[in-house]
Amino acid sequence: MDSVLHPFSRIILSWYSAHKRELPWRNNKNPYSIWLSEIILQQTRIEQGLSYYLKFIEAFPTVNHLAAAKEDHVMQLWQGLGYYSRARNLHAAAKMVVEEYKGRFPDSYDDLRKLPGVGPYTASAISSIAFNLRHAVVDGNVYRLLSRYFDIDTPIDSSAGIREFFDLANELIPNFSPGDFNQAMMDFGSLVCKPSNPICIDCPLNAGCLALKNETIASRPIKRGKTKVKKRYLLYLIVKDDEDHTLVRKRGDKDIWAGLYEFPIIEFQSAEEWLGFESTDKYKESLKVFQAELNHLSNPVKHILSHQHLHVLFARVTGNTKSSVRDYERKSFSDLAQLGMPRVITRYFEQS
DNA sequence: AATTCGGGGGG
DNA sequence: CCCCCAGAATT
Repeated sequence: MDSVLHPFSRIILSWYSAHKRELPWRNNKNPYSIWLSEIILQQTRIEQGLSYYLKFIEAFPTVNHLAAAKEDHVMQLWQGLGYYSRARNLHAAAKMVVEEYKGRFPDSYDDLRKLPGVGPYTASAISSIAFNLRHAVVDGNVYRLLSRYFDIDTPIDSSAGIREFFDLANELIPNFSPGDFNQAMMDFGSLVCKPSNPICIDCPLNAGCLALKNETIASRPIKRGKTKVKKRYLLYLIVKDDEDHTLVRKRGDKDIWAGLYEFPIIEFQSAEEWLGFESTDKYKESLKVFQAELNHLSNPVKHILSHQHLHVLFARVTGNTKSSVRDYERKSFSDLAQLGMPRVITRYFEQS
């Protein structure tokens, strides 16, 4: 059916059979574990996601376990991994698989695509690896590998580029073992055709690599990019009462850290206002609300996100948590470990 | 078509 | 300091 296998595809598959990495989700073709690994690995290195995968498989061996879990439990296990909408979508998708597909994963690209958090990449990965369907994945590795081998200068973050690389990958993918081909592309991109210092000298594709021939390796792939970063100035009030309890609140959907818990927070509009917080009305008002007084102030902390640079102060205040404040939950400090909290907060406690 | 969503690692 | 990472959803 598919005419001749492109030399590129033949070499990639051959390389993979000799060099594929042993990874826990490659032990079987269970769509649940494939799906879980793919969600965790979105924009995430394998070394960073691996321990999370193992935690989740242990806590939730099947999609039924995951669907039955409390959202706070899912968020707590996801704590520290970032892009927290993945965790909420993961949970929602598990419920959908249980309720709409009776606990059996959908086995077509289109139905997989309907699951929250499953986009073109993830639907291709699951359908090819678990169900042997011919859908090519196009992730960062594939963009880099194809843009170099074929020396393509179309920006990968343009709609023309997305289309071009999608079409190319779907021409190259064989009818047999499409899942192996997809994983081969990614392993090869991460181990050989690396972003910096690719191993061209020993690369089995070097004879046909056009970017190597044209000396454009270092400038492939082309990206328009440019992310502008916003600075934000924050103060957390860590209230502590005479029974060692505190107040936390679950963050809403419209901002960073959706679904995570945090202490009462005050945001300032400038560095000056932030550093002089003690004379601001919003700070004084908050002290009144929590019937609190300042006990200890942390050093300023800088916390870097992709699109925001956060400047954070932690104020330990002694106050009253019993007269319940709207939207806040009263917790003992030892119970905070059960909640997912932003890394900047957990790190503060680790270091103090 | 652009922006926004984390956190860590490498050069 | 920059870029990148098994991308997706929203605006």
